[in-house]
Amino acid sequence: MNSQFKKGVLELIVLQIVSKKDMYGYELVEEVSKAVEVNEGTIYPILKRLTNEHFFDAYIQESTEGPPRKYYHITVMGKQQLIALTNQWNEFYDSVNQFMKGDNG
Amino acid sequence: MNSQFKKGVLELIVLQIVSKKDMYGYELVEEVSKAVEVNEGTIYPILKRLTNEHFFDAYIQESTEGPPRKYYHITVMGKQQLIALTNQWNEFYDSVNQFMKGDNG
DNA sequence: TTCAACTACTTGACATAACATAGTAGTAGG
DNA sequence: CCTACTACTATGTTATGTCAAGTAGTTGAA
Repeated sequence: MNSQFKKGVLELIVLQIVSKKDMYGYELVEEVSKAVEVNEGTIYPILKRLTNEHFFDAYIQESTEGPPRKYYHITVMGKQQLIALTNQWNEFYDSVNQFMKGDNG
Repeated sequence: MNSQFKKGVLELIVLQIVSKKDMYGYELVEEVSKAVEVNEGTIYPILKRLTNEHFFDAYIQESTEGPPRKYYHITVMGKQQLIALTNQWNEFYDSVNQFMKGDNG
């Protein structure tokens, strides 16, 4: 898997997943990894960034299976960001596809 | 346009375009820019990289409209790389799409 | 004849984001 | 008590795109 392709897209994926359901970091790592190889050192910084930018807010919840979990919840701003990023991603993909299909020139 | 999305993908686009027809840098900047905003400082380093990795070879040709042009031609290795990268890109897109459509979980 | 505009390539400082690795800590079970 | 699993944090490295500036050849008009 070309790790460059992931740049910016993991943020979109995380926004998308959390928009459906509050999630904690470790859970997200496993969820994303189902389709896109990714490690903790990548996901946690994304969560911190999205929280700093007020796209998520976070709350701690005790767990019976280990240390407390930090759950992330999408904000109104986060939902707007998800829509904006999704549109950008779709536009980008369409542009790339023009070249791949040879529609250009 | 989210500039992070472009990471790695511009290389694929450049490979694809040059695979159709020998091109010089300035021409590529204009060609790519039709669909994906990009500047010289991005394209020229990609051309240098792809040439160093033997995916392109380059030759100089005089121009009547300005300074000499450095044309790039795709090699056999370059064609293989184009196929490999294209497959990776398609797989990546499919994975991302699973999340976007909510197929996952 | 010189100056601007366009063509064409190069370079270097900077920003961003993913990766690798390691460290800290809580819980459970042998 | 030690290991495994869960869960989060921190740090240095690498790759690649952006911005800006510099060099240089050609053309055409003042």
